[in-house]
Amino acid sequence: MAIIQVLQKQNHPMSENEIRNQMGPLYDRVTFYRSVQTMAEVGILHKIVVDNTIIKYALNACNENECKHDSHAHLFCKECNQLICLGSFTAQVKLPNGCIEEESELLIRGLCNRCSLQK
Amino acid sequence: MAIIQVLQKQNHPMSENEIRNQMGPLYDRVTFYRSVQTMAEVGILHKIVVDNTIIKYALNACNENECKHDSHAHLFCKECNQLICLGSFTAQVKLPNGCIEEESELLIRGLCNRCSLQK
DNA sequence: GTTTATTTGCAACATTGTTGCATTAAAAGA
DNA sequence: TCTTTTAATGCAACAATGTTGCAAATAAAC
Repeated sequence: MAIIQVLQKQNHPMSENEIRNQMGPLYDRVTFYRSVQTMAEVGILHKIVVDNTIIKYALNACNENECKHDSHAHLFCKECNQLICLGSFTAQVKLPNGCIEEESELLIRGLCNRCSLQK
Repeated sequence: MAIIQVLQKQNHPMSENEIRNQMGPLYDRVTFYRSVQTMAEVGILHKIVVDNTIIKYALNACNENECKHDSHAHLFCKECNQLICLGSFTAQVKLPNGCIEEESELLIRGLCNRCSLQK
């Protein structure tokens, strides 16, 4: 519950640390991992792996772009480390013969509008 | 050197474990991390993060699809855990105003041709 | 061949993620 | 409402992943 409330309040994907800082003493690491796992299975939220050290969690259908799992794009700002959901996308790639596509995700690295102005 | 040789021999992206198994007693974990980091900086190889627990390393320009960093796609087979380089791709997404794209990567999850036949 | 710089490998540590188990809280049944 | 059953919580302990310091070994420069 507390995890969902934090994510709703901030309204953008957050890392474990960011969530912990918001939760204060309520936070327990084991409970956190177990909760996000079941919530991901049930479809309440999903995990976005930017990098093996940068992992963000986002509520499904969290914003105007309908942030849900299965084939949508994210922009990761290298400057402020924020992750922005870009909604669905279309991509053109040729898969080798016989290969089957199930889901896909697109990660764009760059700068968010705030950080690009500061340069 | 040994890392490069293993990657050349297998000719597909490999995880740290897979590389270690090929290297035998030559392998040292610290040396491994330091080597892949400098080789990634110099542009000899790059790292593909499928998942926070699944990380593969691939030589740049490793196969017929010219596997190099900066904007190319990979197919991850859920069955055999192999990662296949798909080369470059084009994607259509609308970035919010002012955002700047620097690199992008597309990860497709599904089945490789061998595994899809076995179903 | 000596000096200098770089690479290596070990120990120790930090972080991330998982498992077992006893306690607590919640849901169901009487 | 009180008891029984089930599920969720939090702690300890562990495993895996990644990093840092430092001394020994190797390579490069003089």
